[in-house]
Order: sequence, then structure tokens, then C-alpha cells
Amino acid sequence: MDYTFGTIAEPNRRAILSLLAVSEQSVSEIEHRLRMSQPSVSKHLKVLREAGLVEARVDAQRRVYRIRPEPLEAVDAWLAPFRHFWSARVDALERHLDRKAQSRPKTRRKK
Amino acid sequence: MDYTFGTIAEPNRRAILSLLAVSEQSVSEIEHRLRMSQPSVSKHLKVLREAGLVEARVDAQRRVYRIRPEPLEAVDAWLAPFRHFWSARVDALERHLDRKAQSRPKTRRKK
DNA sequence: CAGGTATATACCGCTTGCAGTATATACGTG
DNA sequence: CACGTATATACTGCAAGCGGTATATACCTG
Repeated sequence: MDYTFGTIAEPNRRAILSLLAVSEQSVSEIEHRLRMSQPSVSKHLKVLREAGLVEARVDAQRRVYRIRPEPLEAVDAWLAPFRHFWSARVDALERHLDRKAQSRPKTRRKK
Repeated sequence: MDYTFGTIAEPNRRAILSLLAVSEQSVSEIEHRLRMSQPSVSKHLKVLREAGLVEARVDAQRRVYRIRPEPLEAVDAWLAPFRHFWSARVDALERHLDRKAQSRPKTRRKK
């Protein structure tokens, strides 16, 4: 399935996925939380389902949707050849923060 | 810039990006390596440029394109909430491979 | 500066994608 | 079984995206 990228190109579908990343949701829950029309939600879910990005569990007249991680894992893999562009920077930042934390152990615990 | 996902939805553009991940390339190099028409390459590069995914360096009448990593880094960040779906699995695999490597240190060095 | 090479842009036609409205299907409850 | 709720699908109209062909622009070299 190479439909993944085209599928996650749509902002509403990414929003649905982000919602489902937290926990599974029924269609109407998605509808209300994302303020989308019901047909729109159903149609986007159909696209996500056909791309293998979500799957549904039947609960009476509800369909409860959840993430299927494999396609997103493939996206993660596709990013691999690009990661060296920024991972060095992130590593340096982390080392920097570690140094600061060590040199000043009584850091404020405020979020 | 939230145009990133729409931009990388196009297979030819992803191919261009993967090519540039290895090293910077001129338009005609991309054209020949990916067997695309020259106007098509230029148009895709324009979209990539406007999305901030690549930038061009002028070398006489050539334009040499290279990756701008920031938008892809944002994609990487967007994936974060989904990673726990598969990272546990990968971690387990890595631990498994580490164990094997330790228990049999004279592994063949063949690529 | 004429001709060639490298790249960008304009225009066109076709297909695809999305939202909205209306309708169908399925299930649960009195 | 009639009604309400939850979800899916059909249809329509409109906009955006892509490839192809033709042309423009910029630079280099003799």
C-alpha cells in the first residue's frame, strides 16, 4: 500500500489520526470533537480504512475506530535517510541540556 | 508552513527528495535519473521550493538543488504520538538482536 | 553576438478530491 | 414493528493537481 502519503495529506484526516492516537473513538465522537459533518467523517474514515491506517470494531450500531500503525511506521522508515540532517542538531541540544542540568542540579520543576 | 504533507503526497516529489537526501543535484541530473520530463521536474521543484523542502544554489546556468530539512523534521515530530504503537516492538527486536550479538560475538562481517 | 544548453513558465485538457445535501441501511428500545 | 439513533453511501458541483507541448529567459562559448 503506497496510498499512505496521499491519505495523510488531508488535514482533517490527520486530525482524525491524531485523535485516535490518544484513544479509539466512535464516528460521532470524532464528528463532535473535530466539528465536522457526519458524512465527511464517514468518508474520511473510509479513505483511512482503505489505506490501512485505521480499523473499526463494531459495538452495536456504533463503529469504534482505532489506529493501525503499520503504514505510519512505513512513513517513519521513509524519513530515515533524511534524519541525519537534524539528528546531529538534536543530539547536540540534548547534550547541552544534560550539561546544564548537571551543572545546576536544583532546576525549578515548573512546567 | 503546513503545505508539507500535501507536497510529499506526490510520488515524483518524494523520489526527488530521496535523491537529494543522498546529495545535491542539478535539474537535468534529476531529469535523467528519474526519467521525468524537464518541465515536470522544474514544476515539482517549484512546489518543493515553495513548501520550503528544498533550496537552490545557482551555478552558472545550472540550479543545484538541496534538501531543507526543517519541514521533514516537522513531519518527524508529527509522528511522535504514534510511535509507541511500534517502538515497543522495535525495542524488543533490538534487544533480541543485541542478545544474539553478545552470545555469539564472532558474527560474520559481511555486508 | 549567434547558437547551444539549462531551466522556468504558460497554457490546456483531464482526472481526482473535497464538501454539502439527500437518502439508505442497520441496530436498539418501547 | 414503529421510531430514534448511528453510520454509510449516492449524487452533484467546484476547485486543485498533474502531465504534455510550446515558449520564454538566462547564461556560456566560440
